[in-house]
Amino acid sequence: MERNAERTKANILAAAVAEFSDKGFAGARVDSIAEMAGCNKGMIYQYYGSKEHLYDEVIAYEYQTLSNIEAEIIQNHTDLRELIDVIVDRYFDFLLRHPDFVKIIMWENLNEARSVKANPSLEHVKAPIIECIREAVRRGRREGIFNENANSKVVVFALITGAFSYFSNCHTLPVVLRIDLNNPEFLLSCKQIVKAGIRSYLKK
Amino acid sequence: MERNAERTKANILAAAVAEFSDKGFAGARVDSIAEMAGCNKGMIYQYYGSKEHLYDEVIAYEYQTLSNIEAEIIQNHTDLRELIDVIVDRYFDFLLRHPDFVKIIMWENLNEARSVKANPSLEHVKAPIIECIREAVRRGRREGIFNENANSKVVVFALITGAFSYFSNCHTLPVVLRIDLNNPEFLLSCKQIVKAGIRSYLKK
Amino acid sequence: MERNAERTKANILAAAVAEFSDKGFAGARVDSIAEMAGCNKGMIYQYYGSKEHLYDEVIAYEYQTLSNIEAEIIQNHTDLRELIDVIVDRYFDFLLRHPDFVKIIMWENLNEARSVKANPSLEHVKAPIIECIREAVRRGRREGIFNENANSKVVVFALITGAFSYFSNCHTLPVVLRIDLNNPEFLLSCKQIVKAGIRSYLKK
Amino acid sequence: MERNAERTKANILAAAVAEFSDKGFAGARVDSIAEMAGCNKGMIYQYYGSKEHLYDEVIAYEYQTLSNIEAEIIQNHTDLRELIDVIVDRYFDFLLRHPDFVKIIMWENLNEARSVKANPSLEHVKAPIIECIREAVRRGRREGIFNENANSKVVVFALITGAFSYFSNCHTLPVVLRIDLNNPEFLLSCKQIVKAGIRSYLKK
DNA sequence: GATGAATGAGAGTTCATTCAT
DNA sequence: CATGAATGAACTCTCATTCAT
Repeated sequence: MERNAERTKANILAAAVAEFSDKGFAGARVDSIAEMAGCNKGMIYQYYGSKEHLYDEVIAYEYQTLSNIEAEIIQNHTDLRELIDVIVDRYFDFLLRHPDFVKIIMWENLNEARSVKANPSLEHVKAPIIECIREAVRRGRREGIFNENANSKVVVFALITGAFSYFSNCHTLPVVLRIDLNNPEFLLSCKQIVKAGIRSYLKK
Repeated sequence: MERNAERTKANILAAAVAEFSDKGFAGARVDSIAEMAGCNKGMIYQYYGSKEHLYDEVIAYEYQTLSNIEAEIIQNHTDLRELIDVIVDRYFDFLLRHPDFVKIIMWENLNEARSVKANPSLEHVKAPIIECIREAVRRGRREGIFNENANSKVVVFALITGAFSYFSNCHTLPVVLRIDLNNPEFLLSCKQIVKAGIRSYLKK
Repeated sequence: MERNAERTKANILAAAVAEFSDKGFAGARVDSIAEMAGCNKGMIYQYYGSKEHLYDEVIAYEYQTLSNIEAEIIQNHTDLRELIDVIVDRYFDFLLRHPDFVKIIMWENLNEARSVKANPSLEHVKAPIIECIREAVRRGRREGIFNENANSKVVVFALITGAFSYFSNCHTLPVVLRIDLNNPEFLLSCKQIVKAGIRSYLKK
Repeated sequence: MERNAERTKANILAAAVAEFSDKGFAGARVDSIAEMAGCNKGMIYQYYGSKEHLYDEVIAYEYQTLSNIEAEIIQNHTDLRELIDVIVDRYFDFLLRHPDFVKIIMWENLNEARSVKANPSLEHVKAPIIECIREAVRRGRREGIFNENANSKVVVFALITGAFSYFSNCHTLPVVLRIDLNNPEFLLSCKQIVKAGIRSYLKK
C-alpha cells in the first residue's frame, strides 16, 4: 500500500462528502468513511482530528464548489436583461449535477448552521455573487428597467431558494402529489415560475 | 402517580415530534423522548413498538396538521383571482407557526421519504388541495383568465415549495447572505415573488 | 370475564408447563404465560409469587405425572419375568406422549436440579418404584432367576435413563446420524437394547 | 496491554463455551463472556458478529472435540469383538472429562437443534464413526459373529445415547433416587448394561 | 505514515415485577 | 378478583476514539 498523504486526505474528504450527504452528521459512520476512502480509521483522526472537524471541512468544501460556479457566472455575464435567467439556469444545472450539495446544505440547516457559523471564512463566500447582483440592480435602475426599491439581497435569496426548492422536497412531493420530477416539461415550468417571480419583483 | 394510557400516548407523540424535528431520526434519542414525555422508556415500546414506528407516527401526524389547514382553505375560498394569494399567505403562516413541520419534512426528504412511501394513506393526503387547484384552473380557463395549458400539479408544487423554501434555508442563508429573515419587509417581498411567479405561470 | 380462582390457577400452571418446557427458565416469558393462560400478568404474581416459584410448581407437577404412571405399573404388575419389559414399555409410552416432561427434566438438569433440591417432597417421589424394584430383585434372588449382587437402584437408574435417552437427543442425532426416529422399527430396536442390557445385568 | 487477535478470538470462544454450557443461549450473558475472556464486549461483536453466531461457533467447536476422539478410536481399533466395549469406554471417558460437551448438546436439543441444522458441515461430522461401525457390522456378519439384520445406525445411536444418558440426568436422578453417581461401581454397572444391550442386539 | 485491535460510553430494546384503578 | 399502565434494571449491540505495533 503506497503512502501518500495528499491522496489519502483527498480520498477521505471525498468519502466524507458522500457519507455525510447521505446520512447526515448523526447517521454518518466513521468506519464507512474509512472504508470508502480505502484507508484506515486512524488516518481520519490524524488528518481531520474528529468526526466533527471532518464534517466542517466537508461543509466548507461544498460551499466552495458552488462559489466556483458563481465566479464563472459573474465573469461571463454581459446582458443585464438576461442575467436572472442565466443565474436560474446555472443554479438549476449545478444542483441537478450535485445532489450531494443539496443534501449537505439541508443537513446543515437542520443542524442550525452550527458548522457554517463556526467558520468565519464562510461569511464572505457569497460576497461576489451578492456584489454582482447589487451592481446589476444599480445599473438596471439607471437604465430604467429595474425598480427603484428592489433589494438585491432579496433577489439573491430568491434565486438560491427558487432553485433549491425544486430539489429539497424531491422525495416527499413526488409521492404525495403523484408527480414525476424527471419530466423535462415540469422542470421547465418550475424554472419559468422562479424567473417570472424575480423579474416581476425587479420591475414592479 | 396518575395512570392514563391516552394521555401518555399523546405525551409520547408530542415529545417525539419535538425530538425528531430537532435531531432527525438518527440523532433522536429514545431516552430524551421518554424524559420529555415524562414517562418510562418502556411505555414508548408498549405504545409504538419501536423508534422507527414512532417516527412513522410523527410523520403521519405532521402531514395531518397541514392537511387540516388545507381543508380550511378549500372550504373558505371563494374568489378565483385571490386563491393563489390566499394559499401562499396561509402556507407561509402555517410554516411560520410550525417550525417542527418544516424540519420534519426536511428530515424525511433526506431520509428519501422512506416513511412517507411506507404509509399508503399518505398517498392521498394531498388529494383535496390538488383537486381544489385543478377545479380552479378549470374554471379559470372557462372564464378566460387562466392559461389553457396550465398544469395544476405544477401550481401545487410551486405553492408548496415556494412557501417552504423561505424556511428550509433559514439557518445557512442568513449567515452567508448577512440578512435578517425576521424582517417583515423581507418576508413580504418573498411572498410577492412566489405569488407573481405562479400568477405569471397561470396567465401566460 | 368470569372470576374463578381455581380455574385461573390451573390455566396458569398449564401455560407455564408449556412455556417453561419450550423455552426453559431463562427463555420463558411471564407475558407469554399470562397470554396463554388467558389471564393478566398480575394473577401469576398473586397465585405463584414469582417466575421462580411458578417454575418450582411446574417441576413438582411434572414429577407427579410420572409418579402416577409408576403407581399404576406397581399395582398391575404380577410376573417377575416380565417386569422389566413392562416398565421399559410404559416409560417409553409415557415419554412419547409427554414431550413436555422430557424437556422440563432436561432444563432442570441443566439448571443443576436447583428446583428439585429445593423441594423436599421430591426426595421421596421415586420411593414407590424404587421399593417395587428392590422387592422384585429380592424375590428374583430367592427364586434363583436374578443375580445375588444386583443393585436395585442401578436397575431403576438404567430403566429411567434407558427410556429417557431415546428422547433427549431427539433433535441433534437425527441430523448428524441421518436417521428417522419416527421409524417404528428403530424404536423397537432401542427398546430391546435397553431391556436386554438390564436383563443381562440382573442375570449375570 | 498486548494486542493479539488470534489469542483474543480464542479466549472469547473458550469463555463462550463455558458460559453457554453453563447457562444456555437465553441465560448466557455477553458481558460475562467478555469478562471471562478478559476483553471488551466490542471484540465479541467484531470477531463473531452476534451472540447467536458465537453460539454457532461454540456448537461447531464442541462437535469437533468429540469428532477428534472418534477419529482416534477408528484408527486404533483392531479386534472386532472388543470394538463395542472400547467405544463405550471411550465415550464415557470423554463425557466424564468434558462436562461442557454434555450440557451444550442438551441445550442444543432443547433449542431443537437449530444451530446444528443451520450448519451444513455438521451433517457429516459423524460420517467416520458411522462408516466404521457399518464396516464392523459387515465384517462381523461375514465372520458369523454378528446378526444378519443388525442396523449399524441403531448401534451408533445406542452407543451415543447409552453413554450420554449416564450424564444427562446427573443432577436430578441422584436427588430423587438417592444415589451417588461418583461411585465407581455404579459407573461400571452402567457401562456394562450399555455394552450388554448392544452386544445382545448384534448377536441376536 | 499506516494498521487494526481495543476501549468505554451509550444506544435501542426487553422483561420481571409493582401498583393504581 | 382482575386489569394493564408503569417502572427500572439489565440486556444486546454500536460507535467515536485511542493506542500498541
